[in-house]
Amino acid sequence: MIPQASRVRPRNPRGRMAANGTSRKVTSVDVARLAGVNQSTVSRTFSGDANVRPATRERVLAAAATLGYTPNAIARSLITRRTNIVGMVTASTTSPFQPYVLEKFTLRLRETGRQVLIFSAALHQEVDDILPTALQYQVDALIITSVTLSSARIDTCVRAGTPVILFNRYMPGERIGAICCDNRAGAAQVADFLLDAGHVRPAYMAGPRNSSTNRDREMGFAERLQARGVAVIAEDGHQYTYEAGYEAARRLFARPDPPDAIFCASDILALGTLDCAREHGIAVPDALSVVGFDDIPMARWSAYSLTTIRQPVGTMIDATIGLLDRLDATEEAPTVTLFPGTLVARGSARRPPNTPG
Amino acid sequence: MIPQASRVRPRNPRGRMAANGTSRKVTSVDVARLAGVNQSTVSRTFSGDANVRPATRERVLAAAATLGYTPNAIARSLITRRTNIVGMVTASTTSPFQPYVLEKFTLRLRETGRQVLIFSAALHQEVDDILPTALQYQVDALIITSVTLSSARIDTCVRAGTPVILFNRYMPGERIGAICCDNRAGAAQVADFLLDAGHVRPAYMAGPRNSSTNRDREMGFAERLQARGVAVIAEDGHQYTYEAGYEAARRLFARPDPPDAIFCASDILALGTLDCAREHGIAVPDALSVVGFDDIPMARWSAYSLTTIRQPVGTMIDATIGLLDRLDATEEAPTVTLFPGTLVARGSARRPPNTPG
DNA sequence: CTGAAAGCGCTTACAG
DNA sequence: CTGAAAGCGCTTACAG
Repeated sequence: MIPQASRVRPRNPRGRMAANGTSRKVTSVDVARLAGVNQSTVSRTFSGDANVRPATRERVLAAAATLGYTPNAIARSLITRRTNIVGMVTASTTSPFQPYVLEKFTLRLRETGRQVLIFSAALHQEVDDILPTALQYQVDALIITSVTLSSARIDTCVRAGTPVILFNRYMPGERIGAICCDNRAGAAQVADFLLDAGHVRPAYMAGPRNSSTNRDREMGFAERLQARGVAVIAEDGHQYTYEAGYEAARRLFARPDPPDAIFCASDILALGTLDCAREHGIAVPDALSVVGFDDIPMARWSAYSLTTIRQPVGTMIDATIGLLDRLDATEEAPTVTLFPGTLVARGSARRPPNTPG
Repeated sequence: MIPQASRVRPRNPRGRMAANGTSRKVTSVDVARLAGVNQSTVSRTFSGDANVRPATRERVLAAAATLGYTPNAIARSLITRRTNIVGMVTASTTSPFQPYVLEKFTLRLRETGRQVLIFSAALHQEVDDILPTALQYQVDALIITSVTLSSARIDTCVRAGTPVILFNRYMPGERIGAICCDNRAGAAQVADFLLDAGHVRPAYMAGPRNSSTNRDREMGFAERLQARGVAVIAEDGHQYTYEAGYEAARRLFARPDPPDAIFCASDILALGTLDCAREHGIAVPDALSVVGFDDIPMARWSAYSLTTIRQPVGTMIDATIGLLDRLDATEEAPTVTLFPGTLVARGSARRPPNTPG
C-alpha cells in the first residue's frame, strides 16, 4: 500500500568491528562502560539534564570524546515522540521565490534546533505521495508553501496528529493555520500607485488560476480599479514562470488596445514581461509600466529594476516559527495571519507625482 | 557538548485518547489486534515480505485502513540501521545554480525511496555545526555540494561510518567519492572558442579563491590561453553573486587596457557583468564577449542570452545516485568522476567562423 | 506462512 | 545525584 524500500542492511555483528571493517556505531552503553557509570547517566549528560554531578559529567564527556560518540537522534525521537524534524512541502521551483524562502526557512529552523525534511512536489500528481511519507517520518509539523492541498488530504494529517501550517497560502473556511502576505491589500496598493501615476489602461497578468495567491492579488487589484472607475484588462500567465510572462506579454502587446501598465501576479512573470517589452522596443516606464509581486533578488538587477510589492519574508518566517513553538504548548485554534507587503518603487513603473525616492 | 533542544513532550498516556484530545498514534500492535494476527505479521505485510498469505495480507491491510495506520519510519530505521535519509549540505544559495541542483536532487532521490534532510550553510562558520547534527540523525549518506569541508571534518564522518559524496567539487588526494563537471576541460573549450572568434584580450573573472570549481576553471582557461600564446587578464569576483560580477566588471572596464572578452567563473557573475556592460553602453557581443559557466535557467533569458558551458546536471545526479546505490553493496574505493560540459553558444559572445547555430 | 521473543539506542519515571 | 528497569514501534532470526 505505502511503497517502501525493501533493501535492508544485514544486522551488524555484535563485535566491535563489523565484517566489512567499518566500526559499529558507538552507543551510550559504550560510553557508560568507559566512564564507569550507568547508561542513563550518559543519557542525562547529553540531554542536558541538570541532575548530573559536574565531575560525573566531565567523565562522561571525556569518555564520549575518546570514543567519538554522537547521540542517536532517531532513537531519541522514538521515545520522546518528537523528531525535531519539520517537513517542508514546496512546489517545483519554477519561480525563484521558492528557493529563496526555503533557504531562509532552513536557516531559521536550524537556529531553533529543528531540521528540515524537504518534499518538493514535482508535478501536481506527486503531492499524493508526499503526505504519507512525511507522516511515516513522524515530522513534528508540516509547512506547506506554494502548493495547494485538498482539504481531505490535510484532514489526513490532522487526524494523524501532525500539525499543518500553510505558508504564503491559506484555505478560507478550513481550520488550518496560515501565514500569508496580505495579497489583496498589496494588489490594491499597486492599483492606486498605477492610477495615481496617470495610467488609464491597466492590465492584470494572472498566475495559476487555482492558486490563492493569484486569486487574492487579482481580486485586490480589480476591486480597487473598479472602485475608481477603471476597467482591467485581464490576461492569463497560467504559471509562475519567466516564459509564461514573456508569452502573455506578447499577447497583450498584440492587442488592438494594448495596456499602458501591467501588474503581474508575481515577479517572475514581470521579468518575462520586461524582456518581451524590450524586444518589442516598448520603452519602460515611459510607454509601459510593469509591476510585480514578491521582490525576488532579481527584481533589483539593473536589467529589470522592477517595481514590486515586497513580501516581509523574514517576519513571515518568524511568525511561522512562533506558531511551531506554540504547537506543543497550547491547544489554541489555528490562526490565519496576514502580513502587509511594501511597495518598492524602482524603475519599471512610472511614479505618481510626489512619490519619494 | 552537542547542543540539543531540551523541551520534551510528556509521555503519552496509555489510553486511546491523550489528555489533549488528539488520538494516540496507531501502531502495528493496534492493527494486529484488529486483524487478529501477530504484530510481526503486520510488520511483514508493510515491509513487503513475501511470506504473508494473500488472505492474511488483505485482512491486515483492511485493518490498517480502518485505523488509518502508517508505519513509523523512525522505529524502522532504528532497527534496520538505515534511515533512507540523505543529508544534503549546500552553500547559502546566492547563486541560482544551487536551488536548481537541489530540486533535481530531491526529486530523483525521492524516486529512489530516499528522503532529503537539508542543511544549508549560512556562513562559513556554520558548517561546523552541520556535520554533528547530520550524524545524529543517522543519515545514510551525506551529499556535499558547493561547500568546501576540511579533510578533518570529512574524516569525522568516515569514522562515524557515514559515506560522503562530493557534488560539483572534489578533493584531490583524499579518498572521497566525487561527482563533478570537468571544469578544466570546459574552461579550455571557452578559451578556444574565444580565441577562435578573434579575441585578443581575454579576461578571467574569478569566483571564491578557495573553491575547487573556481580553481579548475581558471586553470583550464589560463593554460589553454598560454598554450596559444595569449595572456589572461585576471580579476577577482570573490563570490558567486550578481553584485560581485557587476562590481568586478566595473573594475575591468575601468582598466586602461579593458578586455574584449570575459570568461566568468559562473553564470551569476556573467549576468552581473552583462548588466554592467549594458549600463556602460558597451555593445555585446560586438565590443565585448561574455561567457559563463553552469547554464542556469536565467542564462537563456532574452535580457542576457548568455553563452555558457552547460553542466550535465541530470547525468551528474544520476551518477550520484548510482554511487549511493553501490554504497551498501560493495566496499569499493571511492571514485572521482568528471563529466564533460557542453558549450552553449547564445548571443553574449561572438562566434568563431563556421560555428553552427 | 505465522507467532513469540529479542533487541535497535535511547528517555524517563521510580527508588534510593 | 545515580542506577535498574520499562518501553518507544518496529524488524528479524528462530521455531513450528
